[in-house]
Amino acid sequence: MNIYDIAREAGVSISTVSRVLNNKENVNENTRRKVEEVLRRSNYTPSAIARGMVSKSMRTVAVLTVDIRVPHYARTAYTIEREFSRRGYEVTICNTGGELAETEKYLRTVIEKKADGIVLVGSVFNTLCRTPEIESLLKTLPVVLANGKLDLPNSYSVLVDDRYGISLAVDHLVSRGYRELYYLKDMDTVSARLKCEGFVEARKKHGLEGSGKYVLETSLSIDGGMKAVQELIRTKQKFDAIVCGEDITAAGAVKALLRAGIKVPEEAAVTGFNNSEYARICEPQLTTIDNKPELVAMLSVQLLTSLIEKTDAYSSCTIQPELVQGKTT
Amino acid sequence: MNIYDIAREAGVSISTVSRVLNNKENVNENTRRKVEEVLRRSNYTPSAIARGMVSKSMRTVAVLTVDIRVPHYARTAYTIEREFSRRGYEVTICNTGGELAETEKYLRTVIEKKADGIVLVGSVFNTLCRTPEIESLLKTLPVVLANGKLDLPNSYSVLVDDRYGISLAVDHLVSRGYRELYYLKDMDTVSARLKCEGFVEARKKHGLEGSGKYVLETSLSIDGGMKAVQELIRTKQKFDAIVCGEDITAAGAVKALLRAGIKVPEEAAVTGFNNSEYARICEPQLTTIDNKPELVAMLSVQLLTSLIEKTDAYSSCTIQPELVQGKTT
DNA sequence: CTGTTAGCGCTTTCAT
DNA sequence: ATGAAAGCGCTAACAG
Repeated sequence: MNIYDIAREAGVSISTVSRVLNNKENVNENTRRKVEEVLRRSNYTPSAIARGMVSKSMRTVAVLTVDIRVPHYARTAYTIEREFSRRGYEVTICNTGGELAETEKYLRTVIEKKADGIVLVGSVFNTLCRTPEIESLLKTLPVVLANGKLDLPNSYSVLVDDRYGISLAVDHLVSRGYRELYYLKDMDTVSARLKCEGFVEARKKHGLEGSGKYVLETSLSIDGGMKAVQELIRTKQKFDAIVCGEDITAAGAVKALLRAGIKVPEEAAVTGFNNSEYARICEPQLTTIDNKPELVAMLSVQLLTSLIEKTDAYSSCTIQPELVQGKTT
Repeated sequence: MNIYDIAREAGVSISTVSRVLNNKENVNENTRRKVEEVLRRSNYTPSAIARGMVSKSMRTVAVLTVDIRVPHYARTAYTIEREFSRRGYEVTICNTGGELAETEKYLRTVIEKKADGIVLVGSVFNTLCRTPEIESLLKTLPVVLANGKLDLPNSYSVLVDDRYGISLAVDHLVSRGYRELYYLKDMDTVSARLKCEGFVEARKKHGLEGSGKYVLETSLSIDGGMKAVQELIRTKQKFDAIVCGEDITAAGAVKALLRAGIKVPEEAAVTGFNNSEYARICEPQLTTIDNKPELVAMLSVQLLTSLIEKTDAYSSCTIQPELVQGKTT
């Protein structure tokens, strides 16, 4: 069933049906009613593909992310999807695993399908998008990087000040009297690096002694957090606060402390990062940093929409995280 | 830049370019090389829309779910996306919020865009898809319901035996000597109802006294779990085990018990459902039911693929959950 | 092996 | 206010 069938049935031309379909003004009321009547009883659906053929847009945007199962990405992607849906776009999800080959593959198909734009979610894309192939692909359509920066003609960014986020945690701990701070670093993305730098700087700012190795590298998991703290305990390091780059490692840290009989927050404090459900499940509930994924998503959508529809003035921007007080500090 | 440009540049017809593009056999090696050379240096991308115009498929499937932020749905959607990506399909995500109007809206656009198929993730769709409008929409394309059943010509399902899942928890608790079991029911989906029934039946099977109100309704959140247990404590009910329909409420239950000074699992046991990261963050780690979202996703994808490509024999199926022992029982 | 041509189902001028 | 016709970029049938 296509537009010709409707036209024949209603005894008009396809142009008229098209006009009715798209609510154009210049259609006689009687004709309109007649066509609408046929439309109603024939349960015809216009083909978005044929439309896209003409308009060169399928009203679809792609969200490339590392892994939608990570709550932080899920929250971001959720808000992006809902906002775009409101604006009449569909959202395609791509789990790249942070891998170059996958990213490139997804980009190619997304471009073949003439997506209207792309949101890159996660700071991995900062480093991932530096190859000539990827850059030349990205140049072909509007791109917004959620938490990252790209120096490309059509690319804009919504940044989160991760460095500042961690400094909030350090300031907070110091003001509460904690002095022996350690940092649990989990990965090697730009974001993780910035957080770590923020920790080192904030520590210095407060004139805390540089006892040497107060940054512990570990894996991004409950177990990673536990092992790092267990090692700290085993080697009898003096510490009274563990600053973590992620809530999940913080949850592991708390677990290790409690199991070792160390009271939280009396004997040792812990801070997380992301203000996730993980922070609230943790007992005691984690003090954490809210890096506002919903806000990042909203701004990304606004930015990308303005790029796609060439309306408004668009510009990149930066978001300041906030500390959320829990019971672990 | 389109297929005509390439043809002109290479001095051949568009058919030949099309043949090269689609790796057809009957092309002279020299011609092929010549065209490929032009293709390479012109960074031309074939339009998937124009292709879709002919083939009537954009190689896209839609995943309708309630909310991608819920870890269980995220895990399911993740696996679905990865598997379809491997098979050359893109995945559109739709967060319906479990609402009828949104579901219908999404279905309409998905059908307009000629999606090759749909996966419905979540048992809400069991009840949601009973309206004539939705049914007539679903009839137009292949549908797989992950954890649900629909009596429609083109709809198949991958079921999880939730009732059996909860019975595993009850059996386990009883075998460990717990006798005063309560159930925390969180919502009102088919799945939640089945779990609750499973609890009641298993309780009866073990000949536990029907002390009356041992099913507590609460909200699906940490707070919901906490409040229910706090109420139990406040009203001085005798209990030694809390069976929960979700890990998140179980985490709340554990929190409430610990805060009340009740030892877990010595004085009271708790079981969750989903085998999620929440279960592992909980301290002590939750005993929970693994309802295998990855397996559900894999089977759903296989089923839908076979429906779309009309290969293999396709059929609905049911999955048995397993108990995962933690430290709360 | 290669080229010509007819669609695919719409939107959009351009006439009338 | 309405219709005729061109064209979006491709695939596939047919002809050579």
